[in-house]
Amino acid sequence: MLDLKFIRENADFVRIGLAKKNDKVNVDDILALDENRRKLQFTFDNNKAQQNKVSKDIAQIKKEGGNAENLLHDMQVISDQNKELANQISDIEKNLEQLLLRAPNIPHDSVPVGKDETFNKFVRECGKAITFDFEPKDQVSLIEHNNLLDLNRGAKISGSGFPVYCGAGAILERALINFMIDFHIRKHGYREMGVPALVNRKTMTGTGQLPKLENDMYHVDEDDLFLIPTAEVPVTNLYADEILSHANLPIKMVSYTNCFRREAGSYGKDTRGLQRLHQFNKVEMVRLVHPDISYEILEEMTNDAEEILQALGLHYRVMMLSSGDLSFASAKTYDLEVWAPGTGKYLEVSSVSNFEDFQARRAYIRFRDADGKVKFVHTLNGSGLATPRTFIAILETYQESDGRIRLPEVLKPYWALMTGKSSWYVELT
RNA sequence: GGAGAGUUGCCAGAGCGGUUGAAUGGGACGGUCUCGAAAACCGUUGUCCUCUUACGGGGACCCAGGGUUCGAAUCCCUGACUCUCCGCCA
Repeated sequence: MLDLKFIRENADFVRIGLAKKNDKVNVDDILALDENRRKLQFTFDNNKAQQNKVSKDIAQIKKEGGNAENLLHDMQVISDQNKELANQISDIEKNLEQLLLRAPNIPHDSVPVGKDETFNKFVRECGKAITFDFEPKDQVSLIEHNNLLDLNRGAKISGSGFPVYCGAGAILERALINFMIDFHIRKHGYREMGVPALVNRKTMTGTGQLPKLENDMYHVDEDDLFLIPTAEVPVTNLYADEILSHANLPIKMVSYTNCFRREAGSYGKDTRGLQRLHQFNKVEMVRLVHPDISYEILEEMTNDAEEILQALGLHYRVMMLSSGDLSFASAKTYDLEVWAPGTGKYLEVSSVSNFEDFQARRAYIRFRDADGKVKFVHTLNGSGLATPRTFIAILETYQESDGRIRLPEVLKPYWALMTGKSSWYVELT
């Protein structure tokens, strides 16, 4: 959520910022409501001040056994007037809040301005595209060939987009998840959190999914709960409504969860195999940090995610999202795109974002700084990583001419432990 | 799902419908004392909104939302959450 006072004092800056994000929020509407609210509030406060004073007089008069009839009558009038004012103020505040909750974050200065992903900026790449002396297969063929998933039965029991991992495929995914979590804990010092997959409306609002994106999420009507689209939601909101000590910062958390996305309206788009799913698994990093250093931390977290891809020996590139491709709450985002040689495309496996104080204002996550002042923290998160597309990249990168898939070096210890075997191929012999 | 108890400031914990933003204790911070520390003593210890160039005012907030009243932390209603007991159950 943007700061109302900031909008009031920097209206033009906000107009320009929102325009960069292709947003149609009307700043003038917000300012008009704000102006009106303050006017009514002023009258209300003055009435209230008089009421407080006279109420004390009445108490005094009654104590002395006097008659306060005329004062009581006057106060009745003011009381009624204030009830009306309170209603008006409350209506305005509700409207104002709705407008503010629907206004996206403003892109950071360093973000390239552009209407969509074609304006994203290449930042760097690591490794280079692998070449084969045979025609590489794509994920779908490799999955079938090695019997790693049963997509048809997934569709039968739930619907398309709900994958069923089988045998070696299930173990490979589980090895991948364990590897990633362990790596972030040991190498980067994150604290693992196990969190609920269902959260309430307030929590979904805190990180910015609600009210705008309600249709993108699965909802349990009976209890008014939402299935989380990412661990970012429960993990970031863990500290909602709290005032932390600056000594507690930074808070570094990593969490592995199922993620649920309705992906409404995206049918037919990249939906083959594991590319776009309604349910998938993801390891997510979340940090709550001091506002002064959040952009340094953004670089650091991007690196944290990159190291996973490096460890897995996968070629990838880092893209900086343009203003128009930025998500609702983000001020700046790096996407990590892994090369899938069989599919012949770069696939997004991680999105690392700095939300500045946008989420902190909504979720009300604050800290007491060294100077004693209470301030909003900055929140960041990044996938580290989403498994399905990482899975695709591994299959396609480590394939051999006979369709078998070698294990990346770092997964071997996990594989050995899980299968009790020392075959370095993704297969159960 | 049924029955009951509770929700007050950083924490614990008082609080007759009328100087209660809130007793008291603890903690934290500052000061006196000390070579330093402990102890003791003194002081400080909120968030948000708003008016004002400023000094400084005013208002709201005792789980949330309604209601009663001239006036509500205190009375009434609804909801959320926590705890205890019963039932059901991985």
